[in-house]
Amino acid sequence: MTLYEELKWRGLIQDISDPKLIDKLNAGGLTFYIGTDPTADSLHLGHYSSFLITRRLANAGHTPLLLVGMATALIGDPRGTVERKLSDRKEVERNFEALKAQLATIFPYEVVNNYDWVKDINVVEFFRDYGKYINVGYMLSKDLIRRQMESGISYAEFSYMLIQGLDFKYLHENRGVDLQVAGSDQWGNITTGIELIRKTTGDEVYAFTMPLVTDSHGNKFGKSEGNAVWLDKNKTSSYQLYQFLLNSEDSMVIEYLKRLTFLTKEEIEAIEAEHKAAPEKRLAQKKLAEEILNDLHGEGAYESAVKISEQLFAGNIKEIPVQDLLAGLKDVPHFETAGGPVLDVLVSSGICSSKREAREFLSGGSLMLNGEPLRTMDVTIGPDTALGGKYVVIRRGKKKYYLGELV
RNA sequence: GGGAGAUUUCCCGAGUGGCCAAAGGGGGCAGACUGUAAAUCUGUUGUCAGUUGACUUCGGUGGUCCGAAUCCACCAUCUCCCA
Repeated sequence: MTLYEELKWRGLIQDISDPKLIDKLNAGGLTFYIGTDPTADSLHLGHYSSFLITRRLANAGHTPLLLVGMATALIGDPRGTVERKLSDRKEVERNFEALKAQLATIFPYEVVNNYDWVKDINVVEFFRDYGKYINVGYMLSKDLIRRQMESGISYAEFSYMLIQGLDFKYLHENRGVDLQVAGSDQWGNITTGIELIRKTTGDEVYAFTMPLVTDSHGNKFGKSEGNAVWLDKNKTSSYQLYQFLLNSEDSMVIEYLKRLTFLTKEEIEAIEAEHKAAPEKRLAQKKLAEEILNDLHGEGAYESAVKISEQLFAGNIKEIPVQDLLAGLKDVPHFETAGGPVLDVLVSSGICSSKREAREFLSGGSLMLNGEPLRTMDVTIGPDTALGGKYVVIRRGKKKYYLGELV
């Protein structure tokens, strides 16, 4: 299998700027870049899925550059819905440092920052060297721009694609970059760069985009309870990541294995066969979780996440020695409480958003206290109800656990 | 610069003086069924209050009125049309 064939098989090719790129990919030796904006202090699972391409291409003899774009983050990319609010400068700087450090641990390649070359461009130069080459009609025809026009788009966000095009040009001229890789939502921005380079230098550069990873409804992959699944284990614990992956849909999990792991075609096909035969065993989900947890959180993270899950889902919380329980629950959300009526504890711990909701859960039988159903509100949390006189384990719904410590 | 229109609860979107905490859909959360899956069905989704009660909310500020999301004034933002 050639590199291109493999990428295709893994579902990593959405659009390709020119068929000539196929041979170049297979030949190796390209310098390419993939970018993101520092809009948060950690990458999430969606980033992981696209940035993995750096390792795949590096293994095939290409050289990756990672662009973390402070300049673009300060402007804001059009979402196609409503205008973003401007990000705070200090925060963008902090995010940049955080992402740079995080990337170093997962994708060990050089990180570049477009602020370094964008910050000194003055307005006149900007319009003469870049603005002159991009036709407004062309910009207006981009899907995201068109959609955002309906609710209003500022000149700043409208210009975002110019900065991104400028980045490609800069990296091409100064770092020998001939290829840009990105998620399919970036297609418009990328082709702008290709145009710009062709018009200003006559050079031919390439790009391909990868489909976004989604669930079976087409929703972006990597959201759990409305929050992103972060790569930083302080933001998303091994246990949470494991739970997220274990719950992958049957109909999508094979696709995820292809995209998110380095398992070979043969290995994945073997897993697929077993998975189809007995989906309830969740072999594919477990394998997916194992691969990703070991890669992101280090060896051992998978085993410990499995152990915690087994303990919790066995449900016999009271029989587990307190020490083991604490070790097992170190990854679930914690809270401290002075004790008191359950209703108050539920709200102050953030398990329920209001007393109203707490009553709702109570009457619906959705809550478990130390492994036992909690059905009435006249329970008081205190040393008597706590395990070992100190800890309470509360479960909300089928699988959300919280550990409380009496203080 | 001039004119017309819009701004509603997480999102979309009804609501033009009391019967509005505000229709409907989406999403979220929870329950049933399952395999900690999908699909389906049910409940719930401003806050507080052990029922019917109270309080806060409909871009912002200030008015009119017994009473306003609904009327008036000014401000802000966006859309469209003319220049």
